[in-house]
Amino acid sequence: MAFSIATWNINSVRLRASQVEDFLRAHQPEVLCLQEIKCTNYQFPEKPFRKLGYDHQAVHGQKGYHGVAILSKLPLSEQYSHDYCSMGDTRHLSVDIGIDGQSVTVHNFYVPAGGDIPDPIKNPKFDHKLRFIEEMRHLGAETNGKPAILLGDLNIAPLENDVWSHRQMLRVVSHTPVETDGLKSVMSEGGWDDLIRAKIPAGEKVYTWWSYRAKDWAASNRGRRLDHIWSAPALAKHLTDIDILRETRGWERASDHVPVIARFNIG
DNA sequence: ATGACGGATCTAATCCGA
Repeated sequence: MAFSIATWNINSVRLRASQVEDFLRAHQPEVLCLQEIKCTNYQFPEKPFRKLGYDHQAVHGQKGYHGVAILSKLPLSEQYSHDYCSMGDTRHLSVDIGIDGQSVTVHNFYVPAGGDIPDPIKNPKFDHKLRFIEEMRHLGAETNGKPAILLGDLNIAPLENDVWSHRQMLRVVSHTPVETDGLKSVMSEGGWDDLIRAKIPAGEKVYTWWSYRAKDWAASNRGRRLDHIWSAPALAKHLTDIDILRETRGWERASDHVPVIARFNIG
């Protein structure tokens, strides 16, 4: 059975609902996880996605900022949100999905960006980010034989070739050693596989985000790999493809993040 | 300088993103 799941930081789902529709029509993932929907549950544009066959939707939003959502062609159950750091933020949403008779838990994350200064004493936002990833360590890739997928905007580029310049980014929030070590610990302690790097060798540059502030994002190409899809090894062994849709960054009024799709052939 | 844009908000200037 073919199964595909995508992640996309949409940076306002109301502003870019038509882009989401275009993406769903063209790529038809079974599941799309969105971050930074920037709206309340009531404001979420559910109808256009329903029309495209995404009848099953889980939305966890708030006014103006943050917010995560899961659109699915397959039924969803066990919808849950953990309030990381007890901040009342809408940064996590998990559901269970039946894939070929096997229940799989999907965790959709929007990890805090962490502000400008990479010092938890001087910068409370960086402290929040470090505490958030510390709290993610409890998540295992497999629970009582049930495999999981963890994806989303993790706002950390863990490897040297996940940024345009490792040397110049070492003191820049998203690529500081305390963050990259923290994320690697979440990955190893939880038993997660990095699906993007399962298909693209660590020696090759990969980005999923390009700043709005560059004059010409494509020409300067100073991106970062901030968006991730991880899974339990039991699922990772069925991974067939990773698609990173760089071209969407060139769309008119684009999000600064691009979609990432993981495709599996299960069973 | 990496680079100063782009979204939401009690529509104007402010907060936030990474």
